[in-house]
Amino acid sequence: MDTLSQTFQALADPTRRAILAKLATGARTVGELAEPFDMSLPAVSRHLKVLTDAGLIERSTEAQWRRCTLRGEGLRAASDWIEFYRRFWEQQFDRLDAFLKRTEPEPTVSTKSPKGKRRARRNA
Amino acid sequence: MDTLSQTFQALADPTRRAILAKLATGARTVGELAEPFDMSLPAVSRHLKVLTDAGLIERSTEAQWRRCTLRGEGLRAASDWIEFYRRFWEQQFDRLDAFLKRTEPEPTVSTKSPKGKRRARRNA
DNA sequence: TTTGTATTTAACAAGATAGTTAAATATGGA
DNA sequence: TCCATATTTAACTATCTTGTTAAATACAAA
Repeated sequence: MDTLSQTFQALADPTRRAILAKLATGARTVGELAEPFDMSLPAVSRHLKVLTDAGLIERSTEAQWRRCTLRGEGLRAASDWIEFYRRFWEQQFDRLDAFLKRTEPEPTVSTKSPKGKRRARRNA
Repeated sequence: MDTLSQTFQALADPTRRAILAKLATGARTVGELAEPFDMSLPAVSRHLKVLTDAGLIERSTEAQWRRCTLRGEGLRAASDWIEFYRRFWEQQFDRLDAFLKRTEPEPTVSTKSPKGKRRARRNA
């Protein structure tokens, strides 16, 4: 699977996002991460594997514990991808905005138009 | 499924991302969108359903065609989520940066340290 | 109303996902 | 060495995903 798909796939699960949220406050062991969930340890362990494979967390061994750390860099590609579209839709709003300003320069509502469909009006 | 999971899930497929990419250049009919893919029309139709359910595209009917439009607003929540972590990891870099500046104030490489592990050094 | 084009729905199969419990592995300490 | 703790792997199951083909639906035009 390509990297981007893998990242988005990893993020498409609330348990995994909760794990990342927890890790944003500092490194944690598997047991600590599993504690709040109503789910077996092996299940959490596999979620951690998914996150590791996606490059979103790193794990280091300390005695019998595996310490998990958030690896923000793993979000880079996904962030870039989504930002491209964010720009796109903001641009759309700008265009719409400009269009509405051109089309309806006066904020006064015209009631004269005979028959035709109602003109778009801004909500915000 | 929660909204965020649904959005990320929708983005976790290269075909669907390609469809969004195409739509970023303008509205398209189902047939137009399906054309470049080596995949049956029903398959594409279902991808479009996933994107629609996730609020990432809108569809309007024009004669026998269904026109699809990108709906950037649907990415808002996902974008916000990911941006939070982007800030987090950039902050981490800042901290690392500050740490390295404190630890190694002189850019001169010290070759005197006896034995100890090599000190971290910046790459960028 | 018949026909052709555009698209969706139904029914199905293969493979992925996410959970379970039980067993295996790794490490520290008595 | 033997035991307790931490975590992963194995084996299994239920459900979801994604693709296929065939049939159904929607609309325009002849």
